[in-house]
Amino acid sequence: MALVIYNTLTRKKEAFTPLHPERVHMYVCGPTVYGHPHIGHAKSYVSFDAVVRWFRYLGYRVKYVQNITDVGHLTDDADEGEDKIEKKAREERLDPWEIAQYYTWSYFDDMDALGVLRPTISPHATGHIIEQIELVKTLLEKGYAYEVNGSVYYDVCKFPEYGKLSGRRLEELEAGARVAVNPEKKHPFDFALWKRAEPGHIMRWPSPWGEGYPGWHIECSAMSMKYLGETFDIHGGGIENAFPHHECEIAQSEAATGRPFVRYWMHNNMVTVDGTKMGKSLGNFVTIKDALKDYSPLTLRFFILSSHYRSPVDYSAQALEGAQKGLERLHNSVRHLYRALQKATDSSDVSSPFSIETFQRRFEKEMNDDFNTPKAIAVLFDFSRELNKYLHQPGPHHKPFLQEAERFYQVFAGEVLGLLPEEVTREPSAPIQQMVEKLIQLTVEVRGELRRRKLWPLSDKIRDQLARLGIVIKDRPDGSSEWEIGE
RNA sequence: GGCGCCGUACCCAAGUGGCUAAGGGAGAGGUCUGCAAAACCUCGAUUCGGCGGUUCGAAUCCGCCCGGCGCCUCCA
Repeated sequence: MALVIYNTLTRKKEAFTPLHPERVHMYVCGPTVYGHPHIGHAKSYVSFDAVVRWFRYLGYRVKYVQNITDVGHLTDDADEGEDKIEKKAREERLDPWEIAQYYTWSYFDDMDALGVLRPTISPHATGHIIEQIELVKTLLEKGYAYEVNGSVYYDVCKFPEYGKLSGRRLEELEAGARVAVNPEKKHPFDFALWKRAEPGHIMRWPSPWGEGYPGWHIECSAMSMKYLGETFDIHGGGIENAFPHHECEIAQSEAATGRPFVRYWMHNNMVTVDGTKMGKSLGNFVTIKDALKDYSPLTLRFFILSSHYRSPVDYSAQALEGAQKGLERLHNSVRHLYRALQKATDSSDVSSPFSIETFQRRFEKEMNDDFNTPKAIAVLFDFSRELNKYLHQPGPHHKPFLQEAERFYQVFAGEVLGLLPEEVTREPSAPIQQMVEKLIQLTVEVRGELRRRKLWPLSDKIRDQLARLGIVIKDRPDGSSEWEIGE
């Protein structure tokens, strides 16, 4: 079954065909770097990470561009208010450049922790002022924009398709308008392409219209088209950005080039916390760094991928704890497989107990259906149950089969969903690591001897003490013991 | 006021016209076990917010109602 993607533009699932054979050009709106990333960012970028990984699994070369917004994003509506980064800079008594850099690093740190692969290009808005100015000039030349007092606005009335992505019409928007009208604008929904810098504004650049700075929407058009072409395959982002941000991107880009901008629009849904939307004013704002104090990065990632990217998800202790247990179950199964693999013989007189290919096909089918990660995860669990049953039987186990099972986990749980910890995937360990493992093994063996002599209090003490160090001992029915580093 | 989404077992969450309504957590019973943990087996919604309608057939389509949420203003 071929890959189908839900396209916000057409509001239906469509078969995916790339513009250029075997290549995918994809852009996802990146963060505005004025604060630590929160779990909403986590959902968005983990979701699109799974998308990228799936494209690569399917054999596409993916050019994945994700911007860093470090200028132009204002705090208020109607192109009024302060630049978010300059505001934060004032609060923290740093200059805006330092703020942007600091939170850019914070963002990448958190994404690395969550196993989100880096985009192939991470352009900064401030690094593309020239491209943005050029785009504004084009829009002025073509009559889609007008200049007022050193600012340039997009003239939405000149673009009849404005609203096609979000299903809105200008007349309706006007009727429900709650924004104060900026007197410089011809129409309330005209938006700023370039803003005149007021005295005291730090981030400013010379332009044909005087010193100023770019509007928020223009950066995405300028950078996406620079790196991906005037028409490209996929544009992703949070659903709340469909209007006005993505609508404005379409208006700018298509007006400037006369060509379709994006072929498939993908929007992820929101994260709520205990049932309500996250908001700084509500005091329920959970940063990724906060979440990682309570849960492992993989738990967070598993939690996110356990619901569909287009569904909203509620962050709650109960849900996260459930996710943690579920992920442990999956990891345990992988560990059991590794243990069995070490003991397995090459004897070919035993046959494969079940078809791994069946599970592979199911997994592919689910991911090909608009990246249905919850169902794909369910396939992993079904697979684990079958495998556990087989491993639970006394040996000998079929080594080629176990190797195939290992590959299944590595590819689908590991490479595609990014849910396997290093501990079960890593290459032969470093010398110091090997020594630690031998020390633990020695301790476990001593405890085994104590148990044979029925010295329970002392053997339990060793188990408890190791547990405090994060080393979990599990005794097996035959009297042997295994150990592992806890989650 | 306009646009849109959701309501599936105790919790999370797939399924969107027709095989037994996935999967995970929690729970119950069992196997194993010095205890613990893990693993394995078994059980768990005759039912999908409510009421009507369309249909041979609906959780899935339509209408109304109840409840929750998002966007329309910055937000992943």
